[in-house]
Amino acid sequence: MEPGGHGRVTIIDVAEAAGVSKSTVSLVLQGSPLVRPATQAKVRETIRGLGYVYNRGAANLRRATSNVVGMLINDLTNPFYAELAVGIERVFQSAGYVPLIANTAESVIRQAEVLKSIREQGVAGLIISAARGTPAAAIRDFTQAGIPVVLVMRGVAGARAAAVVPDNRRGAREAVEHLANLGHRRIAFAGGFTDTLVHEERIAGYRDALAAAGLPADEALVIEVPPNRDGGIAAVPRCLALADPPTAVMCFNDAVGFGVCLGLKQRGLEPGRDVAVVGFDDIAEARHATPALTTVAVDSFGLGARAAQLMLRLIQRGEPSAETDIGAVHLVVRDSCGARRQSRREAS
Amino acid sequence: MEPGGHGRVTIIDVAEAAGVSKSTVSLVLQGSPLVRPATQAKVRETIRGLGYVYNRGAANLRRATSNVVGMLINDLTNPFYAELAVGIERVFQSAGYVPLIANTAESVIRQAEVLKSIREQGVAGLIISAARGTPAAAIRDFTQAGIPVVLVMRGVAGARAAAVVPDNRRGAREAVEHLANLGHRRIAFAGGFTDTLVHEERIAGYRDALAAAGLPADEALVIEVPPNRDGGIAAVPRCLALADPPTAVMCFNDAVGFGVCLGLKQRGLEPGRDVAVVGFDDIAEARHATPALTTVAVDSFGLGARAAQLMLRLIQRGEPSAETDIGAVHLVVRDSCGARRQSRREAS
DNA sequence: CTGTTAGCGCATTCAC
DNA sequence: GTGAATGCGCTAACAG
Repeated sequence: MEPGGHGRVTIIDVAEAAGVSKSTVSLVLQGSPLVRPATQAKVRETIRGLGYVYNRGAANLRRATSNVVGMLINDLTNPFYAELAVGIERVFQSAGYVPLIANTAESVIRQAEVLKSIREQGVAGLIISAARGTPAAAIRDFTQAGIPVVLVMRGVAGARAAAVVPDNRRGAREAVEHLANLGHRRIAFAGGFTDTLVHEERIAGYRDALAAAGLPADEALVIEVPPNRDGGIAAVPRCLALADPPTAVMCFNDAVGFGVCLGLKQRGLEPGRDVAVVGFDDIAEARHATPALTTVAVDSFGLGARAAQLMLRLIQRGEPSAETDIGAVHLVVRDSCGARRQSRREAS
Repeated sequence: MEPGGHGRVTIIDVAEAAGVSKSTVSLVLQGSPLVRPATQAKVRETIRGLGYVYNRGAANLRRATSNVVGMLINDLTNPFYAELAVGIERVFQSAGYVPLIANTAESVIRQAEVLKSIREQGVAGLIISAARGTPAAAIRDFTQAGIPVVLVMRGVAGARAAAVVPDNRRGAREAVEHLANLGHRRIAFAGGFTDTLVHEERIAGYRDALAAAGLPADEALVIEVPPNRDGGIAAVPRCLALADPPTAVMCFNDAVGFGVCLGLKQRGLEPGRDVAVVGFDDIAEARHATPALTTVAVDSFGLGARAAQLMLRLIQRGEPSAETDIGAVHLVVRDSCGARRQSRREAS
């Protein structure tokens, strides 16, 4: 009811109005059991009556801790990262932390500015999907100051920080298992440069699944082509030239997958019907071009949530600077090649 | 180089190390011209050497002002609102303000929690794309405390606050002018309930354009049908029944537009070729269904930027609580009916 | 031009 | 259980 004018109502005003001391009010605010219920009720009443609002800035200053965490996203305009952000945010919200979200628009310069600003705000932690080309030094600034950092989705070369990234191996394995369950027995792997970690992981998952399904690992079925559309197109004739051609192709990414679909059509084959095509949803655009393409997508919400949970743990354990602690997130197979082949176990 | 242990380096440490007083350091930090350049350089040097970081929390406490502004978005997962958010954020960033972005996921409960939290952080202002069903009281809390509020994209019934919303009249006018420039002389307006403000605005823009193009305002061309797909379908026979049927239809929204396209096809007419169809991009889904449909879309980046600029003005002028100050944002015509008719001025 | 003094709103020992 | 002092890191007046 009190208009309050412009002189902000403080804890002291509340104390006076309630006829107690400041510290009592402070204890009530923190839900301490050391205050008699009657007093507590009276204090809460006055707080409401006076329209008092807690000043977290002052509290943080005094306690030398903060309830805000920095959260940098390389591109909020990209729905994938927007979802990632929302997944992270939700966890923080319900844990009582306030995320300071910022979009760096894939610019290291913008990112540097924002990092500085974030640092000045005195955040309890930093969770970041880094812009391309981020220097490890940017991260080191934080870890050296004892502020925990979690890298999400994207790693930073040379940075020693916790990271939550997709589990490529598992994603590839599940996709290939899916194909095997549909009855495919000749499954190729197409695309990707053999000297990259990501490719290595995905190939490993592919082999895991073959082994688990009791299928032979025919090296002829691993087609090395560039990880783009043209690579996919080029992979098709090489598959078809084999003595025993594959009935399904696991592609390095959706661009390759799109290429494979195109290549199949050129040969008069229908992707999804004659040959099942699966690809990791890295580009997230090519997939729209071909409904016949099944994709393996990162569960962005889940990844964000995992990252946020890791962050909370780091903050609460007060670890100064986490070692490379990989929290893997598994992928989701978005099917569209469906029940093409008969399931091997019909009535299971 | 100094590890700093865990005892944060403060302005005092800097002062001592540089052999000056705290206030001198403070002045340097604020870029005051009252400090001799030599001293300034020395201070900056020690700041860097000691790895000092400015504590904005303490500063804000002292000055009783803040450089952070609250920014609530009803659905960050929706690309439209994500762009809106980015547009807002960009302006704040470059003005030295830090936006505290939060996603309310269209939940008034979540929103209430976030608003409380935001309020405790002591923001300088609040810019909000409110969740559906937001009570005016939620906004009043802020304005009463002298914190400026800007409503963006979505208004809040009963709230007295600045608002930045699309300029429906101008959007309709530009779309119809576009049609007139393409050579159309019989342009209908289809859909919408006559008792809503939005409809009134769009009809007004339609009439503005007709008048400007010197075309007669034939009331028979205003087709009153419900603002949905079925309404659009129903509008077609009514148009065709006219003595002098229209060659173009301005629709209330894209759902109506989609309906009109369907209706035309049922009659063997090709939308976009035989009859130009334009619709406001309210639903933003129907449009994908018909490439022949030209849409009038809100420029989300621009809208966000306008809203942020208004916010900055309110903060800097220190206005306690702004009246309903509408910052209109114009719309963007996304053409797809193209140069159907001959331009009246061929070589202009 | 630079140093001194006094709080901003709150949390935290300690006594009472 | 409650109250009285003390300072978090910084800025804002003045005094030199």
